[in-house]
Amino acid sequence: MIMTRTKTELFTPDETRLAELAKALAHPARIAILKMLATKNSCICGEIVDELPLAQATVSQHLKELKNVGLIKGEIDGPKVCYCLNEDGIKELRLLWTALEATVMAKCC
Amino acid sequence: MIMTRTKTELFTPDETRLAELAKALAHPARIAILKMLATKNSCICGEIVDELPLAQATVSQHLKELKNVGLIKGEIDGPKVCYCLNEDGIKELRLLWTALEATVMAKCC
DNA sequence: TAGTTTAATCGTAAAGCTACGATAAACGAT
DNA sequence: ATCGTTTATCGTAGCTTTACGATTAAACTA
Repeated sequence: MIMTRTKTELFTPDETRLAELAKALAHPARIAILKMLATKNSCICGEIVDELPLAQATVSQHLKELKNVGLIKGEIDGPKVCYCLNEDGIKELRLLWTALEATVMAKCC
Repeated sequence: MIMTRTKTELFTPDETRLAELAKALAHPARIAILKMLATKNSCICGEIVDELPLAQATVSQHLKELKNVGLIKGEIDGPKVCYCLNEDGIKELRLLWTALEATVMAKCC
C-alpha cells in the first residue's frame, strides 16, 4: 500500500494532538523521566542517564522525543544540558486529556 | 542488538501499565472510537466503521488494540458485534493518569 | 593546546505499527 | 442449504520505534 502513515487530516486537531502527546507517554522510560523531573523539583543536569537502566544513546533519544512533543525543555549549561518540564506542554496535555475524560467518564464512570 | 523491546521489568508496574494504556491512545482513530462509544451512550454495533475514514480491516485492528488493553469490550449480538467502553479499564487509566498528573503538576503548574 | 566530561548524532539490527485487499468465519434470513 | 451481512484474520508493504555501540561535538579544565 502507499498509505501507511496516519491520515491526520481526517481527524480533528485535538484528536491528532492528544494522540501525539499520548505517544510520548507510551513508553515507561519516558514516564519515568517525567516523574524524575517533577519530583526533583528542578531542572536536572546529567543525572537522568544514571537513573535509567538504558544506554546513554537510548536515553538521549527518549529525551529528544519528549522535547519534540513539547513536554520538556532542555537548555545548555556548560558541558551539561539541563532538562525541565515544559509547563506549556504539560498544561496542553492536561487540557486535552481532561476534555476526553469528561466525554468518556460522563457516560461510563 | 538482541534487545530491542522495552525492558518492562526494569520499570515499575504503574509506569509500564500507564505506558501501555497511553499507547492505546496514541492514535487519533482510537481516540475517535472512544469518543464515539462515550457520546452515543450505548454499545455500538457496526456503525464504527462507517464513521471512520479507514478500511474495515484497519478499524477492526484498532478495535482489537483497544480491547486487548482493556479500554473497551465487545460482545457478539447476532451477526454483529457490540462495542462498549470498559469501565474497569477507563477507571484504571484515570487513576494512573491522575497519579502521574499529581506528581507532575505539583511542581509545574 | 591537549585532555576530560557530557550529550547528541550516526549507523544499524530487530521488532512494531498502520494500512489495505483478500479471505474466512459467524450468524440470520430466505 | 444457500445467500447476504458483518466482523475477524491473514498476508504484506512500508515506515517507525527501540536499543546499543561508536563517533562526533561542545564546553570546561589543566
